Amino acid sequence: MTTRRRGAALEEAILQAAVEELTEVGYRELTMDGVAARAGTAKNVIYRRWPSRAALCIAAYRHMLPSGPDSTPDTGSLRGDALALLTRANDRMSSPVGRILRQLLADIHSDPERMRELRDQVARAGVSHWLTVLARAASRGEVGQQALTPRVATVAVDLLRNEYALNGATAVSPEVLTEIVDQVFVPLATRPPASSDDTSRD
Amino acid sequence: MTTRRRGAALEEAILQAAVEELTEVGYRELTMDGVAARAGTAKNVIYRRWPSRAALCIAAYRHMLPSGPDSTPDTGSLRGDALALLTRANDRMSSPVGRILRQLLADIHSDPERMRELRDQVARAGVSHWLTVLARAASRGEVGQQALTPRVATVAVDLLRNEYALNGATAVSPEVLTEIVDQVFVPLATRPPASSDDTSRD
DNA sequence: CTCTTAAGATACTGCTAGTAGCTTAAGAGA
DNA sequence: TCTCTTAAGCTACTAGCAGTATCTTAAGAG
Repeated sequence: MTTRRRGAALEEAILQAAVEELTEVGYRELTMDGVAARAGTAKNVIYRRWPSRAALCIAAYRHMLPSGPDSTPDTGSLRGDALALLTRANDRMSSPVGRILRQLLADIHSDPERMRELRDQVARAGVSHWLTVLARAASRGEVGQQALTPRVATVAVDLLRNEYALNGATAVSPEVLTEIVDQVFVPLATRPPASSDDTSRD
Repeated sequence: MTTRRRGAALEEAILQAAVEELTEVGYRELTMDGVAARAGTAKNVIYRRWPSRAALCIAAYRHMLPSGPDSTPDTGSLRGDALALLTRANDRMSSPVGRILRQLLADIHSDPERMRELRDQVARAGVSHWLTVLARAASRGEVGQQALTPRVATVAVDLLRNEYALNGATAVSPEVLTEIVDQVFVPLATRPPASSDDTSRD
């Protein structure tokens, strides 16, 4: 073995090895020895770059994320847009990337710093998309002002996330997605402004 | 040390020790040696009763559960009942018992059998209470038929659970609870039956 | 050509789950 | 009261993994 990688090339190889281990065995079963072996290097080389297994895995997770920003769907109806957005969210959460993210979130309670980083990525999972979709529907007269709150905007994704919290790894069925959209999101958004009702508070 | 416990008495002592360790250091930091030491016994005695650390902790979790069934609140208004139910759910989830349950759920992906047992306990976290409350409100004319679905009935608890999935351990504030009730649950339930709207599907 | 840096190899500590085997007390039956 | 079976208690062990330390040697800059 005469060639010896250095710097960025080596770092890239390690991250790539970590990504492969993550997708194959998951976060929990990933070992530093395993990553080192797969990358053709040694553990201490990894520890020179990342302080811990968790840190390495988070870096690898970021490394496997798709890059480009995505567009907001525009199907012409609130229901269509909502279904499109929710389906996209479901696809993400049920992908290997989503699986790994959930494992990371479940395991990183120790480190509140990293915890926050990761959580933000999930928490505002495209809130802006939902607000855009709602605003467009409002301009069409489809929805009223009461729908333009973060709570209502994210209610569908929040419920989807709850499904994953309950089910574990398995993907959520399209039926559940339409149920969430038709029984919760659309009714909430298209609810006519309350006239003789006192549901408005601070 | 002349006295030597046996059978049920010893089992009780071990479970009690495990409960204490769980509440003090949590599931993740609990060690079998720690439990054995606290119970004044040895590890293999524990392993004669439970096959693994996870099994012991689940048994201990069950052992610390409150027993009696609880009543359905009846404040006279849907909003009041919902707030009462949601506050109760929040108290449970933020209690030591809730904290431990979440740790267990996060850590037991390996064992789908035990996974299911535990999950059921969370999943239908008092659905019947919510349906009762909704039925009463319906009989008062406060809500329409569209609200009497499991999805709508559990929407508040589902959103609460989502808060915990995002935040980790910290308790959810009362403000968030009222937000969920006032912006989502009550509007959904009290939504007047759609006249020229096609949001009803199977 | 030399000198600094970091990669590579290996061996180590420390911790924990789970196992093994022996010794001895508990308690039941005679 | 004696005896015999069962299981508690004790101690030592294996195996696996995170993280550390040390030493040798290749890369690459000047």
